[in-house]
Amino acid sequence: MADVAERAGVSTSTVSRTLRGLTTVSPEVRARVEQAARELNFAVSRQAASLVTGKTGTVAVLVPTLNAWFMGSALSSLAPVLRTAGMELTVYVIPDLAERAAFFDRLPARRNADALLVFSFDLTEEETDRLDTLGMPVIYVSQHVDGRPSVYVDDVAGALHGTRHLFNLGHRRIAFIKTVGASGFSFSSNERLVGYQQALAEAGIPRDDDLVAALPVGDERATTEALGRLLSLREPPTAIFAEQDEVAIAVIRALRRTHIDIPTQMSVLGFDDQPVADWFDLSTIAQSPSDLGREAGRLALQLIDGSEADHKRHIVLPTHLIPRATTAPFDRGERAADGELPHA
Amino acid sequence: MADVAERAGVSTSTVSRTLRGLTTVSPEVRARVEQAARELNFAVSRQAASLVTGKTGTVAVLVPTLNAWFMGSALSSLAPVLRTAGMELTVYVIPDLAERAAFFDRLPARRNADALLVFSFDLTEEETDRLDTLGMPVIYVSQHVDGRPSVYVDDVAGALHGTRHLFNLGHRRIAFIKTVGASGFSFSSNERLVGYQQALAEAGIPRDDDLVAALPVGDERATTEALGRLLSLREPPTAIFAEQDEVAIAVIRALRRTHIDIPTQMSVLGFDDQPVADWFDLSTIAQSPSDLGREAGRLALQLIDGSEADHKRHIVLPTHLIPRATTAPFDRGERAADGELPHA
DNA sequence: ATGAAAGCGCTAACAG
DNA sequence: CTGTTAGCGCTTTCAT
Repeated sequence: MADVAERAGVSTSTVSRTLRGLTTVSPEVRARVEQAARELNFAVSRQAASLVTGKTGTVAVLVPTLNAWFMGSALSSLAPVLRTAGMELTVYVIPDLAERAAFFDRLPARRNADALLVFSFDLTEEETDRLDTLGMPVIYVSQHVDGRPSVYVDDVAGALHGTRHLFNLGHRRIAFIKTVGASGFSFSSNERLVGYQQALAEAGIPRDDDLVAALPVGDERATTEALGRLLSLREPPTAIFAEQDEVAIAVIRALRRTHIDIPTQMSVLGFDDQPVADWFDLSTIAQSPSDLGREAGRLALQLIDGSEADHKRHIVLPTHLIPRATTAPFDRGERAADGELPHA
Repeated sequence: MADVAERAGVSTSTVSRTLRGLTTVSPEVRARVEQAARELNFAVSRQAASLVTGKTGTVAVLVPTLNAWFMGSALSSLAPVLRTAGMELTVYVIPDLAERAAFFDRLPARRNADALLVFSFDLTEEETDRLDTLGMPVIYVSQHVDGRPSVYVDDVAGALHGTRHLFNLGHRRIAFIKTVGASGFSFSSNERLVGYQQALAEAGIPRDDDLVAALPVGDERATTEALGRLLSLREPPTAIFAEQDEVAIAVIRALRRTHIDIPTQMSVLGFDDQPVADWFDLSTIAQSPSDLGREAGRLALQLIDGSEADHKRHIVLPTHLIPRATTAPFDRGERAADGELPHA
């Protein structure tokens, strides 16, 4: 900066003022300084600036992985929001429990960011308490945490609507497949189960835990076994609501292998509306991680600016049922041949 | 840090030395300092440290999007490499030309990172020259740039092997679908086309530009049209090599709609081996973005450490043919009925 | 509207 | 092994 000052024939203070866009610089001087800065390829060091301002000019995000549709979409829409505000984005990827412990032990984000966005982690009370000591706004994304700013999708309502859709199609035996993950993502899964149960309750269908299966995502074998359990029940389900599109697709593939036709013999409903849902013509509950990322970014910027009013704000985003080809009316007539009464 | 020093009854220098893990601290003092630091929830400010060391402790990556299998996988494996080395990761997302221009104009990474990884961008000479002025190692990932460190997949060989596979199955009319993107990704696409052409050349098949189509990714309509063009040729292809799995899947869906059977009437080959390739039982050329990310991270760390030897290193990663259900031998017998001679 | 000077929190010699 | 001292590059009073 000293170089620029010299070249422009002014003091470093003036250079600083110019480069920060303060209005207290005469147009003539401003031009000279900008010229000099350009010629010298000068860029202000955030490090040095933040040392005195106390602001780092960066927002940190804590994510379990980047290798997932949800995270990719959310961050892709978060990034431009931050960039527009002149903020940088630093990413902490916490794939397993060891890394997680290390992060919460050291809290490396401390003093190195102006705000932290925590994505999709199912945090313990202890962990949220620890984040409270960070000395910066912490926004919880894709989960709600009481008393802290959160941005999330209304998973309960989504699952409720999905289950209603199946009910409205005539299904009475509706299975739900939830996922269990080593690290994190389980929050939404639980909420969705709640929505499913609410829908059954309002329809007056008694709860049957045999119809609820839990699976690790991406475990083909476990999917097949869970499906086997459902298909060997005394009264097997006529519809399966999978709590994630990826699981729904695994189910579809397994059913196809057994030549159980979808949707005439089994309806399948997913949750997410990833691009692949369309490719498989999968009926699903759509959520928008892009909107989530965008809103989370905006909220973060607000909190950094210190609008204390929003310190406990919860932003809840909607879901939408996308009916495609894997859900269909349940035709009770089919079973009449087996001795059951139609419409029983 | 002064607080910690006072509480531990030592100087700030000693605190600094302790926290950086230097061995020149007596165990007794070290314990006291660590205790004090823990009690005060103290974390060193990277900002202040970097001001004097000249190292920022962060690696920057420049990516066109985060919303893509390739980027997600690459960054997910890059992140732990950096974290192990105590480095942070900052991400610049450049989705369009305006952002791109802004980035190269201002080069915000300057002085705010120790190295820059440039992913998948098809850069102009001017842009690479500009990056040379950054004053930090710049590693090109998923593309090679002469004279600069690069990490990429051998796209030419991958496409060569894929095309050979189709040739070996008896296909002689092999179409290639490349993608055109507004921003970036086209580099690999071009290389893959080269591999395809090499394979044809070595097989003695004359080049036929009618068999090469170009598409924007994700444009269903364009896919259908391109397919229509191929299917209405005087001698239509018997196999289609799509330069990305996503395009291959779009082709498969379009063919299914027309009831053209895969693979008996048309073989389809993809490139990438995304998870969805397995779901569609798509034969494809596998590449590993995870390996790419990992290697790129390692190289970055080496260059930061100043092993000048590697300043022009190129790391080329292999691809593998994954034969699945969408490629099959071309049965010329089928055409005999149309008057063609078998094995003609 | 501009400049001089005083730090921000830390590390890197240099002494001891 | 530890403390003292002098900045790193910037922003921010406070003068002018």
